[in-house]
Amino acid sequence: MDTDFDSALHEAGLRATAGRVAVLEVMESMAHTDAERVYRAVSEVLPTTSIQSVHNILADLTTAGLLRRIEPAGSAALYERRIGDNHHHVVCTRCGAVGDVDCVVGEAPCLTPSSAGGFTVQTAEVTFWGLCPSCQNAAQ
Amino acid sequence: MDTDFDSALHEAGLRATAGRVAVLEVMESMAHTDAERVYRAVSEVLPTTSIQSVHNILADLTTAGLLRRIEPAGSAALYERRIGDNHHHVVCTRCGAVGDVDCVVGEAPCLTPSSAGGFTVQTAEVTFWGLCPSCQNAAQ
DNA sequence: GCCGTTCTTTTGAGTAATTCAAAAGAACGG
DNA sequence: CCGTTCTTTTGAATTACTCAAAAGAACGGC
Repeated sequence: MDTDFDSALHEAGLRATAGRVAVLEVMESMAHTDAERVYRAVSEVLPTTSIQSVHNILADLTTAGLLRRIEPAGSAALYERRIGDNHHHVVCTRCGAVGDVDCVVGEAPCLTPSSAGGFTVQTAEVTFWGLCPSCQNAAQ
Repeated sequence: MDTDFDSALHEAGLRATAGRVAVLEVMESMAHTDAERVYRAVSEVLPTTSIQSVHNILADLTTAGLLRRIEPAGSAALYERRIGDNHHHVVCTRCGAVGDVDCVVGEAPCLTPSSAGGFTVQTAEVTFWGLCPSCQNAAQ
């Protein structure tokens, strides 16, 4: 079953190593995870790995386009497997939980700045801030 | 001339200390600066200060609503004096330069997620990524 | 104007997340 | 199967920031 990941890695120009396959595997079942949690999950199947290797692998997979990296204010960097669509995120201001937002109403035109001071804009990133369901309950 | 800042601080429930006034002063002439640059500017007028104090002051002024803090991915936290409007930012992917974006075309409706997975959304933050004028030149 | 309470800053240490670098080890094309 | 090249390991370093205790400054009341 590693073959899927092997070929994905090869197509991205990367060698199919045990560490990379293991990271891709655990990312299948985790959304918006930081390096530490990936490291703990990978350690169970590949005990010789280190947190530095995981950082290295996550960086390689991100630049190869196999993962996406987000950095919400106040959190460590988070990685997600869902790529290719430019979806957005909701972050809980209380606990830091992250959810996906498929799209914003109005879509593309919204993401055009009215004036960007001479910058050429390539992408737009939207982060919504609010309370996740369980923090809504905790706050009554 | 400190009186403006003094009363602003008092109205925010903070004491008007030399450090806080100096930070507000230098922030007038700097947009999107990190703690280190604020520290260097404040040091010239208040040599006894420390980077920790500057961090502390910036945090106090931010929670008091006198400054706004942004954390673009890949940069240290940046502070800006422009508050009260919810404007957005353009960040240069090459050099990290930051510009203000007054508003996005389409405005309010754009900033409503189509579905937020049970999160209650309070604010939306938009970050545009692209190249600043001088990096456009550097890349020809 | 002085005083005491309370808020701030200073000083120094500590932390988290990440990066860097050199040497050992694994992939893969030939 | 072998050698080159890419990866991981190991260990140290860095950046940006937070924490905490003691010294110092603001400001309201007298």
